[in-house]
Amino acid sequence: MTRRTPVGIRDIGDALGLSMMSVSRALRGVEGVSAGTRIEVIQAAKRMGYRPNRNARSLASAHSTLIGVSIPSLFSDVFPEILDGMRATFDHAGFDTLIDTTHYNTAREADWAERMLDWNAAALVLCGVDHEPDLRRRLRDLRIPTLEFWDTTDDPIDVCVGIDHWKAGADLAEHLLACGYTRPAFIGVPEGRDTRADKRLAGLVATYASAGIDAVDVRRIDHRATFEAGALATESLLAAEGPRPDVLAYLNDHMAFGGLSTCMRLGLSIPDAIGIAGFNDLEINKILPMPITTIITPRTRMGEIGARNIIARIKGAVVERCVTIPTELRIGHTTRAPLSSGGPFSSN
Amino acid sequence: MTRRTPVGIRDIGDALGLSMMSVSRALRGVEGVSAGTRIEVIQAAKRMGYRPNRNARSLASAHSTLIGVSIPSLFSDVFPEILDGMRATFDHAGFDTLIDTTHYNTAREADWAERMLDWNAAALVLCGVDHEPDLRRRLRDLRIPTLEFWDTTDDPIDVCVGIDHWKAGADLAEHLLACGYTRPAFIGVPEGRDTRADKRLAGLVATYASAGIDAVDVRRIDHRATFEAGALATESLLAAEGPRPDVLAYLNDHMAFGGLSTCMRLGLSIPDAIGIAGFNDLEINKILPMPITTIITPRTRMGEIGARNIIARIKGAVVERCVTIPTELRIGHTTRAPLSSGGPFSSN
DNA sequence: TTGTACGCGTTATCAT
DNA sequence: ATGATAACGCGTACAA
Repeated sequence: MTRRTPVGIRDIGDALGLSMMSVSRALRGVEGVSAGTRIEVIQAAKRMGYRPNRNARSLASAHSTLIGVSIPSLFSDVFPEILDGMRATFDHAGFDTLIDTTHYNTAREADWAERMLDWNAAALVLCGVDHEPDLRRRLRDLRIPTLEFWDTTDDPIDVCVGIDHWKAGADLAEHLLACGYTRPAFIGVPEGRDTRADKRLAGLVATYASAGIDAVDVRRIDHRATFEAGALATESLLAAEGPRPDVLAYLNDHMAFGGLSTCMRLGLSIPDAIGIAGFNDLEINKILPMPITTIITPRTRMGEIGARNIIARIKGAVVERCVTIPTELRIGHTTRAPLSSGGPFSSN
Repeated sequence: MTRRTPVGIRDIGDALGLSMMSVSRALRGVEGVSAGTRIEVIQAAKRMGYRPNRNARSLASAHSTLIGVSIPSLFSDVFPEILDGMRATFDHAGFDTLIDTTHYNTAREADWAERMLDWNAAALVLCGVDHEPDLRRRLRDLRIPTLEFWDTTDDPIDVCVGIDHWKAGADLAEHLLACGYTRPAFIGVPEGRDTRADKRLAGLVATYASAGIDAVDVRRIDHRATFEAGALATESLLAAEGPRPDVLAYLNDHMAFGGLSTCMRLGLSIPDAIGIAGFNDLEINKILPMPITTIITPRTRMGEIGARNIIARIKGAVVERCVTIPTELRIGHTTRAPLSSGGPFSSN
């Protein structure tokens, strides 16, 4: 087998009449070499085209610069944005990103995590806080730095950064109630697939329930959460028997836009006959003639904070175990103007 | 330092009274062990919770199961789809994906590629065929399996799979000419950033030129190729002095939808007063009330074919050096009906 | 500040 | 079919 590392630390040492250790120290930037030899070594390394063998490093030191990042899917705008926020920080700090897409399958996630451990990964980044119990235990026992992101919990595996999905759902419900919508529907994917969306739904249901409204029409479509999924689910919902919902809350803005298109095509008056709400405030919402009422989620910032914290953990620093970033309601044109908090007789 | 691999090949051998080599052979599934010992070893490995140390493996064998994949950006629908197509195949074959996002910076790409070599990567996957000359040379010299995707060339570093962007631009121009549009504009990002888009523009310009039309109004916006970028660029274009273009060709469907929104907001009649064309046939196009005329690109399939071929290369097989996948024009409602090929007097 | 001895966990090579 | 020995390239621990 032809080696791809023709020049190693030994060669530099030989060329300079130094021991391998001096070279190693100089190259890694650690204490224990005079400034002079360090410069000499670095120059020689450059001249000779030295490249470190990362596998050998990792084997010898039981450390590595590999960080494994697992996300459910690359098709969603939200995970790419979070990932991008992380990667900028990882790159800067010299870490490489080993990626996985789980497609919302926790067993696959667990298998992949083991592979990452086989690589001696410096840290693991997982989406959400719902994982295989075995994986949770194992990562804890191993004490490997682990970041859970997007969701939050009081008891993360190690550290976490995310938003409160239940509260986001509740906040949205509050707004819809204030707008006078009394027959809500939620359109999402099958239960258990996207547990964060399930939590938002739970927050919405609870809030409506505490206002005396127990009927939330839940529609689930077995499809990626796309524009098309939103359109299809909405068609089926509107074609169904029984009382029509007066407001449709979607799993995300893309599904919401699909639903919006369907409603407009059917000639439904928005937001009067029917309201529409999304989630995430995705980029498309900037250019829609009728911006969708949604919840703004801080995705890039979440990635940056998460990356910063997990790197601190790798270096052994103590960091805040759990960071919950607030979300914000964005009122668009797809929901009616809220009734004034002064009551229905206000002139607002 | 606490080791994360409490049980190694040696331990299994000790437990079974076998040498490390027999264990290694059994576990790797190579020849040289009796069926009986193999089963015994595999069971013992499972029972004892053996996990291979991948760095040690890679160091000893000068092979690894790491594949480095570099893409310009995660925000685009097209790269995630290609990547997803690849990953499915990689996963299945037992390869791990080390990812990079270049943000269209070839120098960063080259640096990252070196790091991948430091990891002893089994293969490199790069976007497009325009790279730092040094990187090209080096990968060739090293004979490391390399896949270039999305674009094509007669002379790839190693193997490539992609589409002919120049021809795609030309095909679109043919259609727009057939529709009777004579004052085309192209809306994209700064020249050199997205070299594939530059090639499509070149194909469009050449085709219009061969029809005697030399004026193509090119607008570039320094922004990610998003809905918003399309909207902003279109606003500025339509506000400009001089004759207004009668058809707008965009870098992709997202920018096109942004432009479409702007045109509709300004009350322009589409497709008569002004035509709109995109690129890629992205998912959003399925649900638009007015589907955008675009070019369908085979993204998932490209990823799968590319992954299959690069794995074959890793295994030493000979594969087609260059696969060019055809694209297809999708005629939407944002361009006028083409004049019949029979000429202007036809009753078509 | 510099150097020596050894180990990291596995695979290649050559023997039996 | 199985085993002994020697790398793989580097870092840790300790000595000088």
